[in-house]
Amino acid sequence: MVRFILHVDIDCFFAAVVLLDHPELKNKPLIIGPNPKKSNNRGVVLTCTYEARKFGIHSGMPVAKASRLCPNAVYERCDFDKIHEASKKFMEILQKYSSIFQKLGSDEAYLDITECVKNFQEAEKLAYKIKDEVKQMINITCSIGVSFTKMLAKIASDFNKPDGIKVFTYENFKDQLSPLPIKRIPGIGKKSKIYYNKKGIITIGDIISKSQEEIKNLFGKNGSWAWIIANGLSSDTVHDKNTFYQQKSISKERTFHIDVEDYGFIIEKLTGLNEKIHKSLNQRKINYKTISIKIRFKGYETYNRSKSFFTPKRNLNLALKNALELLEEFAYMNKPVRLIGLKFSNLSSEKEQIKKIQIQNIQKNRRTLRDFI
DNA sequence: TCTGGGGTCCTAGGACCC
DNA sequence: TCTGGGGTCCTAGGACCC
Repeated sequence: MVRFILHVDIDCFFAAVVLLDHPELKNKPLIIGPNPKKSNNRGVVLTCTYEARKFGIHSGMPVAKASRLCPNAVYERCDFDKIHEASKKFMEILQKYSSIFQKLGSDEAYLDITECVKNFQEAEKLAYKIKDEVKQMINITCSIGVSFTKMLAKIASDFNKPDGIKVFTYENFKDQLSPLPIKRIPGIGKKSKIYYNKKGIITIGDIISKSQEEIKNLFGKNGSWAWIIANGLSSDTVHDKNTFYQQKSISKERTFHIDVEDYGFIIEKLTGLNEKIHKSLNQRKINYKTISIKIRFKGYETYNRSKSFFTPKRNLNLALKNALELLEEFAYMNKPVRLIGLKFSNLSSEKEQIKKIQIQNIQKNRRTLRDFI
């Protein structure tokens, strides 16, 4: 079946929101993240403008490195309330164009517009209309990919960034994709890229030119997935906004400004993280079965420790007691600590739990009945 | 060079059960 | 005495995404 899917992605979202309040910074290399002079050289770039990208700066880069690449860059923190507000407006605009809408993070979304257009010309026209409305309503530019699978639409939106539109049709997509490096396939990152390159796969064209069997033998499940995307065969649908989504984990972690050796301080931080997470868990009536701590020492040496309960729990003091027990293993190492984190997983909402117990009871009754017969 | 914070998914070994 | 095969759960680590 022919499908028309859009992937809409705001250009340098956090930086764009900061520029709304600071128009004087337009056309300057702007970095959203901690100022290395004030943060003891710690922290990373959240995002940056295209002027900063010209210097080789990108999100995730340590600010210490960014400041060497571009000593004159401007650093700004972002206001998360304003980010949230802009994101909400953006999503509202998109949803006017199709009810089959899937949000991805705060600044991008998929739209299935199969019901609204007849061909790719019309789909492209609609993409321009959306882009114009976003610009008009929130004064922010976005890039849009138009294609017939979600993954192709996503690759396309990256093609003419910033403020661009790209259409991959059934006829042109292989020619368009072939010269692109394989890292452009979502899911192929730094490590996979090196592995693929070692085996002679450099471009998406190198994947397309081989059979699925060949790629699968070389790269396993991940390779098979990449092959399906590159050949335009992925069939994943745009999730309806009503689709039930169950979050898998909730976590919080903090990197200290300086490495810490005082375990009293670390316990205090862990207690704080636990309280914050439980506040949110209580509001949403979510229980957990697994609790994990994460500890990172000076030198980036990182460990996770976890334990699971038999039944779902939500108990502040019990969680803290278990977290501290998990921490004990590390307490006597006398190594400076860089980060402490706390995570709850194996989540279940109370409603679901009741349903689960009901199903179990039905099954138990059936079994009893069967044994009886 | 120095590496945030919030997530998801995958792999792999071991325990345990049938 | 030596030890199958499948399934599920737990734990730890790692890649990747925004």
